[in-house]
Amino acid sequence: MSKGNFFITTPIYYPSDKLHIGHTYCTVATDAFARYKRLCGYNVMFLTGTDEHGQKIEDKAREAGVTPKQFVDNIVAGEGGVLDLWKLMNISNDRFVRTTDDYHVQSVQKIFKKMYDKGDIYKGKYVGKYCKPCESFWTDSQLKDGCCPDCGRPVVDAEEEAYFFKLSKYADRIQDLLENTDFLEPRSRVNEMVNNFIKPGLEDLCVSRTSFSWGIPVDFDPGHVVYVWVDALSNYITALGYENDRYNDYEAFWPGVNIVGKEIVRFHSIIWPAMLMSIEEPLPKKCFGHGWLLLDGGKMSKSKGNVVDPYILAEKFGVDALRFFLMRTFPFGSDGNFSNELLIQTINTDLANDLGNIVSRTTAMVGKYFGGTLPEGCATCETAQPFDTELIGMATALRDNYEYAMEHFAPHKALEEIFKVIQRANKYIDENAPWVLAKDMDANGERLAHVLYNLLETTRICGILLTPFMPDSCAKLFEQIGSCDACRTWDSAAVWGSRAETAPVTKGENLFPRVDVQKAIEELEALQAAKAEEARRASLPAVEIEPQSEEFVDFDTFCKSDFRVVKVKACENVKKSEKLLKFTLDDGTGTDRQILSGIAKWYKPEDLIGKTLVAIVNLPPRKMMGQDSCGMLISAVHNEYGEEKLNLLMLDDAIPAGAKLC
RNA sequence: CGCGGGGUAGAGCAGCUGGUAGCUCGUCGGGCUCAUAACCCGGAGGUCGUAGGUUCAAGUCCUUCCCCCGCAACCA
Repeated sequence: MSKGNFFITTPIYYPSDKLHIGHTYCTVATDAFARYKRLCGYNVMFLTGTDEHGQKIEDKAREAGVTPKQFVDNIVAGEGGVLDLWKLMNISNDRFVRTTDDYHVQSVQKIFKKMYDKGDIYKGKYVGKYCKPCESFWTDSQLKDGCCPDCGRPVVDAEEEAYFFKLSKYADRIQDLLENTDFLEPRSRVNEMVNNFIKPGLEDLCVSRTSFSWGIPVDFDPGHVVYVWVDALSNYITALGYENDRYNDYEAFWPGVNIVGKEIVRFHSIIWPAMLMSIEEPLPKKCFGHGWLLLDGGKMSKSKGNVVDPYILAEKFGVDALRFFLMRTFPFGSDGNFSNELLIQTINTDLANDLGNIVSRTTAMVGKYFGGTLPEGCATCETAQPFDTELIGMATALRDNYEYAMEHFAPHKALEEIFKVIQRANKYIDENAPWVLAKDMDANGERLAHVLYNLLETTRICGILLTPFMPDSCAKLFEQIGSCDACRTWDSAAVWGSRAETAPVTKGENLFPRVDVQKAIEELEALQAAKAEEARRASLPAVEIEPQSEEFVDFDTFCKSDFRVVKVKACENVKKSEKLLKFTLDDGTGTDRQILSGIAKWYKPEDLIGKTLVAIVNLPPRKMMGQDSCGMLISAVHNEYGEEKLNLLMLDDAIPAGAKLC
């Protein structure tokens, strides 16, 4: 029954921040491949996970005032975290590995020891630049103007004891692997790797550190923790049970396929194979480096503040529409320009106008002309038309074309093939004009039934092949067109006429509603702006106060300031001024005092009448907007999330006007 | 000469091994009414960044130059 085992992975993501559309892109793609393989009849193991160690997470946790484990637990398993996102996106991973899992830690220690025992790991000195205040090591290329990229302070030369992996030992074998096999795809990445890293000579790789502690301890040398790559890359085999008792799938599933982003191709096509060579295990079947989603032609990043939030898009347009868009629009091996307009356009053109509409037209006609059930014998027709054979030919050949594209990691091409058929089907309706046939059912009923049957078959086949991309929507589609379980299979996708002639058809809800472009864009932008603002505020301190003065003021000078309690008799806005309020105050002298104060942003005049405030009364009078201001009202000021806040000092109303403060 | 990617109709993109330049949106005109104002047909619009070369034939191979973008030890 099963065609065999198939293992596919995403990278394990670094949970120092919430995941964004780029991570989603990679995971959705891998999910589509996994579902496709399952559809074909493979026993699939689909692995994803998180890479949770390292200095950055240690630092972030300290900033947040929690332990590193608490920090990653929140981002991975917390609300709106990694697990939630994959659940939302309908990701069908069979396993989720966290590098903080016990079994992974154990296995990594054994792998490290294995490499060490073999003589591939040796102790040496890690030389770099050190920033004392940050307690961080940096490489020359990481420095900004020769200073620490974090705090901007000068760095010093420093060295640290570390273990190194003899990458150079495997350089020849790696070069051969890259150049003479199809291990690494797309092919264009091969040159990049060979020219950039192998030809100049592979440097040995630092694989342990002592300058931070959030990592897997080197068990035979306390003080050292395993530094990223041995830790992270090993996940692909530890999660199968390599060197641990938690799982027992290594024999059955390794080697597999690693889907990765282009920026980490280097690690997956050089370091990872070298590690496997060192521990003498089989190399991965394939490393595919996909492109990036760009924003306005540039890369998206937290620092640019242009990160696209997958939650917003999925909630607004539907998970399947988003999944589909990501796979259909961008050639998988190259970069693509993401935009909201493009997303909506794709949904409208492909899903609403083409696919959704053809299902809608077909099911409506079956209902209208045949009460929802086509007659027996409708699958065959004695008077076959040229367009019949063309449509049937395309639909029947579709599965093989699709398979070819999928096997070459070109989901965008697979989807293109499907939509060619769907477009042909829309044309087929026009060619046959079923509404004309329906005018004389006695003469044309048989022909009409056949036309509709052909349409149902076409959509059935397309539905099967779309399932890996849009699982939920395709299930609904099958319900509407009366496609039983047996005719949703991979095998049936290549057999025209699999559908039972009299299976019931129901016109259901619109599968993919059209999106109002203008409206949606406006709403999206508002939502994204709100989220960005929220994020900006969250990154600022809740309360910020001005530092205290370090200068002393002598007592006599202080005593010269005459602070008095005043009562607000009248208060109004100053014409043409946005900031000023004009106060008429009772200062206890019997003569009204007028003060202007720039606090209109915080107070409405009518709210202040009758209040008991504090003013300094012996400041020299000053003209503001042409009016005299005699003194100054006293307020307390501070910053809240970067925004200036002001509160007038208000006293107990029992205190009489004119009372002196001292 | 650090490495890599890219410069193709108004916009956004396809075009592996060379042989009449395609797709989506937009635009103009026509058709249809089963359908989610959708669907179908047709038109206009490109000297395929530049300058050379190879070839019977180049967007597609080679070379020059110009412009944009990414990468350079942990951002998919």
